[in-house]
Amino acid sequence: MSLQFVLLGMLAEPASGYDLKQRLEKSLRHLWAADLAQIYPLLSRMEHKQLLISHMEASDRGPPRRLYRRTTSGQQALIDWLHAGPDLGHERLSWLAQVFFLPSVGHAERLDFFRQLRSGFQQHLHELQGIDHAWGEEDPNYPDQLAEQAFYPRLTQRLVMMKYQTIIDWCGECLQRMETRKKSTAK
Amino acid sequence: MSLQFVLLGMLAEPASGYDLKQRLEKSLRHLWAADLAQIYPLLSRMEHKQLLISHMEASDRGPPRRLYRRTTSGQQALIDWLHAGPDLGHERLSWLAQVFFLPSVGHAERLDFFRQLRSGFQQHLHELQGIDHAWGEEDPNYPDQLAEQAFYPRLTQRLVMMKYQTIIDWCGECLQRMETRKKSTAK
DNA sequence: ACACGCATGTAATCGGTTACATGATTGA
DNA sequence: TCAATCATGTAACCGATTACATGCGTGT
Repeated sequence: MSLQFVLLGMLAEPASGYDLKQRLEKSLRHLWAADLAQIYPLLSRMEHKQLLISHMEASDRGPPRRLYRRTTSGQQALIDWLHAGPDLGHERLSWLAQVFFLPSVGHAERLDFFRQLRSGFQQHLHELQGIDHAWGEEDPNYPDQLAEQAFYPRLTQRLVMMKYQTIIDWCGECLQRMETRKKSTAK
Repeated sequence: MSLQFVLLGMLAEPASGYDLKQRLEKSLRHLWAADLAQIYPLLSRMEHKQLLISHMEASDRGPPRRLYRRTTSGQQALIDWLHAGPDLGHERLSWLAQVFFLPSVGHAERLDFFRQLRSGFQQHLHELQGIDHAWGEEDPNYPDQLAEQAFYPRLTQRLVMMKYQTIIDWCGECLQRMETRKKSTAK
């Protein structure tokens, strides 16, 4: 149900489904993924519920675009969602479930598993650090004197980076503990 | 698709759907949630695919139980899943998306939002710390000399705790930054 | 002529949630 | 007798993914 609110949130400016997809890719990629095949029907259902209204507009390059904007009731729905407080829920991380059952494979494969995991998250982290650094170069007010519309996205970005770092640290810790265990059984 | 592998992983010992649900609640609750209404049909589909076989057995208390056990091909499917390496994928955290759009509500509501978030995760963390502590009391080998079947679950538990702590720290940081900003605009 | 980016959609399927239906056994 | 726990399932629905279908406009 949350994609609905994400779209409402991004519709501060009128936009087409295609636009929204691109904004998702740019600013929320590590936060909320969505495919066009999910976005288009959802936008049309939201218009039905009168959270949005649309009109067609010619494009300067390409076929005509359907531009959506929020209605007042759409704006209200967004505010209600935020007023309702944090929407917690179960996380499901396949790779963490895999760790749970890792004793089913050999020792070398287990070490490999953690090394792959760590390098995957290191790559993600570097990418995000690059974006963050670029933001800092662009804007002398970065980060604490940013306008609010840029400040809160930056906070989310920061948490994602912190979580990746936590996972990387944990992988290192796991590898170390596993090696220590290996040595002590060898004795 | 991962619930399938979680069930395969938990079927080291034969078990009924009801058993599996209870094991999930006990050991993986913060890691993988699943409802009986999802488990029962999935088990039956897995038997169709010959990953499992079942037989009915009388229960000492209650109606008869359908006990499942892994087939060799089920065992192999589990191992293949682990050999394939970490199964990463997009996380979708509604509450983090909410932070992104927090400028749509007033300052007081934003502070409230972070306080609610922090106290929610503090509660989760305390719960997990309690479990961890109880494990330590029970077993003198805890944590590093544990048997493997207990050691890896413990590693997953530890990551979840570390992540909760990261979120709690971040909430504190956000609250501080927000207050600093508020002061500097008041000047 | 062809590839690429722009642009909108539908259909099939899968994974997960909520609600409903049924019934046995045990202990207060 | 009544509630709680044990135990298995179905049906309806929602959210997300994958694959498919269509067609405009621009630059090579």
